Amino acid sequence: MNLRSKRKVWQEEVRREILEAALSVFSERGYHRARMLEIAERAGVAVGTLYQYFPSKKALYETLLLETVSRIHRRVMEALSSPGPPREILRRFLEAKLEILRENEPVLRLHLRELWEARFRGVHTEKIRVLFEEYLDRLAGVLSRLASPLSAHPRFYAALVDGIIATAVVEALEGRRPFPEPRDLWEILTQPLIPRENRHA
Amino acid sequence: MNLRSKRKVWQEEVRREILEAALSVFSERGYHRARMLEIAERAGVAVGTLYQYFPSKKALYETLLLETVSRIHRRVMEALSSPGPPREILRRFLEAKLEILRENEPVLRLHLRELWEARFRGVHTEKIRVLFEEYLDRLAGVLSRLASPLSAHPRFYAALVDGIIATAVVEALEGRRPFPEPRDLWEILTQPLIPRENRHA
Amino acid sequence: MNLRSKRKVWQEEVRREILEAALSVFSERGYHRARMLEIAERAGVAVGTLYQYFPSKKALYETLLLETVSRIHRRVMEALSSPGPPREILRRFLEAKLEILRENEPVLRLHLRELWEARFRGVHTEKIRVLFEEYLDRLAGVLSRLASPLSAHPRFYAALVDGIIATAVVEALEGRRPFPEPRDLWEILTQPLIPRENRHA
Amino acid sequence: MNLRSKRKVWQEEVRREILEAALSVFSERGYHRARMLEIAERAGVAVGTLYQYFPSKKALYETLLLETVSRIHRRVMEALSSPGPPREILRRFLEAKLEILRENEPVLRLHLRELWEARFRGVHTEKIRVLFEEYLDRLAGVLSRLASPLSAHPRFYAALVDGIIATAVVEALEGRRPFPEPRDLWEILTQPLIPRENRHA
DNA sequence: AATGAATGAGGGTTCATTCAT
DNA sequence: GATGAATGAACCCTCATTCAT
Repeated sequence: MNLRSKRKVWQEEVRREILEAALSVFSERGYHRARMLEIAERAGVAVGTLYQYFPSKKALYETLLLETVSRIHRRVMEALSSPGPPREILRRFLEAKLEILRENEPVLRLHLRELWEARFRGVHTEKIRVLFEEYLDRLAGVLSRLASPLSAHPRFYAALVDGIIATAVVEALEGRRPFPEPRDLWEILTQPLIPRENRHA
Repeated sequence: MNLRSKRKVWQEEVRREILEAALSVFSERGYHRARMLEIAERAGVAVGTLYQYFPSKKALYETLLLETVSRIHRRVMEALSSPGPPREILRRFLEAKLEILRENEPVLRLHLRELWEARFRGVHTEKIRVLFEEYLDRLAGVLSRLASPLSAHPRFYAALVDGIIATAVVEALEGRRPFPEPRDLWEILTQPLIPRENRHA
Repeated sequence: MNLRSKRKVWQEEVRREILEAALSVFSERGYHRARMLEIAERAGVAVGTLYQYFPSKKALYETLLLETVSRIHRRVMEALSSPGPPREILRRFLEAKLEILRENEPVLRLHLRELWEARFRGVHTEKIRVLFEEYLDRLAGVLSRLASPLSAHPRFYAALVDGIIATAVVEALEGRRPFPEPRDLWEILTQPLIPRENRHA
Repeated sequence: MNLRSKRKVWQEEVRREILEAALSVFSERGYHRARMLEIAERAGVAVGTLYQYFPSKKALYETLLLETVSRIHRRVMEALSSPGPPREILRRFLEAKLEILRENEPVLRLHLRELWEARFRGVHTEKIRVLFEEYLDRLAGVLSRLASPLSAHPRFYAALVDGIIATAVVEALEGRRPFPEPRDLWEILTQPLIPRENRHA
């Protein structure tokens, strides 16, 4: 391997290191409380190096967010695009989403925190909103292929399904409950949250 | 009314003014992007005056949050504590929660934004967490008095119910849907999000 | 005098102090080598205070330049606009220009340094260029009322006259010569720099 | 040609390339706004290479300035040292100076910009000042061999003559006038800028 | 000798907080 | 008590210089 190639490989490694450090700092502190110096220290580089790889704090943040979200997005979209009856697809989607969220906590924290912020039209989140919309639309598509009554507002139901998943995961994040299993969430999603009146009770 | 009383009334008015201004600024910009100067301007006072009423930005924020959340909390807890069968209580709870959230948007934005943040153990939110837990516990209590199968994890189900409400409201905030009606949410909560298989299909 | 008036007076004083400090620092070091901290120290205020009065280093610089140049400009334009035969006007102009340049050295240094830079289309100098052009045009107007042969290119001659004055003053700045007297410059301007051939020599 | 010689030739070429790039960048941006990276890019080398040839930005700048100025200096001194009557020498001097300044604009811009700065005892310019003084002294020598009244302060008149040339050239640089011809400047230098009174007017 | 990624001191700017009036 | 100008710590970013390859 020649010098140029080595350098490229090395650079890719440093970039990775920086993004990881940024992930840990941003997910712990949030955007405004995160300091570039701390990211640099955790990445084991000097501040200046950060700026060799990313033109600004904002750009670093956006890149990180986009890469992280995209990774999750790809997995989830894949599951949602798989062939089969809608119920099967939904099961696979649940599995994929929970698996990738469980994989590591910083990503999860950032993901949840920022997707929520994204809904308030934050400044950093244009592209992320697009991905999020795309995901909800796809999910809505699958839901609409189910039997009624979801067909009425599939996009809305998609948002609610996502909300349920997010809530369940957050509960786990706080240590109050174990990380949700796909089968448990499936149960929750296929039963009323509030049971119907027992008619002849 | 004597001088001392008048003064007190006046002070209360200024305090109110400041909190309102703070609400509008914080809900628009979030904690870090909010500037004390802007709050002062919107309140029609000088910056120094803010510090006569609140010892710091953080304290102002916490007070605001706590007052806002408490107000919502009181209404919701009232509904949850009312007598009657659990289904009735839940209906009243839904109505109360939606009504107060609809009342004004800044409170809503702040509420959603910050309650979510609160789950990530933000620095400003110890007392709010306590209220939130209290609310979820109370809600769980009502849910547990329903027929099974909720009785298994009522606290968890309470969180999920709250998550559904929050999600629905956020969808409305973004202008994608009308503000949710209690009856619609009731429908959603009492039916499976994903309909069960048609048995003999 | 009430509080508000006192404050205004005080502010004007601080502003003056800052501009003076800025003048001394900028004239000693030039724009890029000048540090805001040093300006603040010389003005006897904190860095933050500079930003209460001027939004940025650049703005401070431009204001300083513009105020300084305007002051000189006003005096010189006044002399150039006075009534009388052109030769009288030119004498008065010479006196005014030399007097104001002699008044204090920092202004002079800044003036010369920056007017020269202005000719290279510096970034800070749009308004100054306008003043400079206005001045040269006025001077050209006076020159054109003289007997030929200046009438050919009065604007060019105006530039040359200004160049002569600037050169003479700079020589003095360097301590090589005393500050030029109006009468000496008048001599220089009304005689050839290189004497004509003695015809019958 | 052996290896060592070839290397030397190559190095000389690189050095030349760097100085040319530096000339273009410095003359466009001025010392402080010029970046080493841009010089390297224009020279077609890496930043590190600059430091193989010049120990610092300052040194590169000084070398560039000195080489550029020296080149002009040599030509002008040659003309000033040529034999003949002073008027002839001055004509040749004018021709030489204008020709070399016209040759390329970057040199000209740098020359004017920096020689002016040099007068303010800039940090980069000790050696250049020496050359400048030498040139003015030589010019003064020629002027002093003319008939009176220049003999009184020939060094001062030399500075004024140089100032006139500089002013005329700058006017051309700005595109307001064509580049001055030697004969035109000669006219200007041998006539009063402000014509004497018509005696019997 | 050439490379170019890494370095980190330095400087501009912000804004919560203070305090003299 | 109210004011708002002053403060200065904190933080982002630049870029000349270094040095391992």
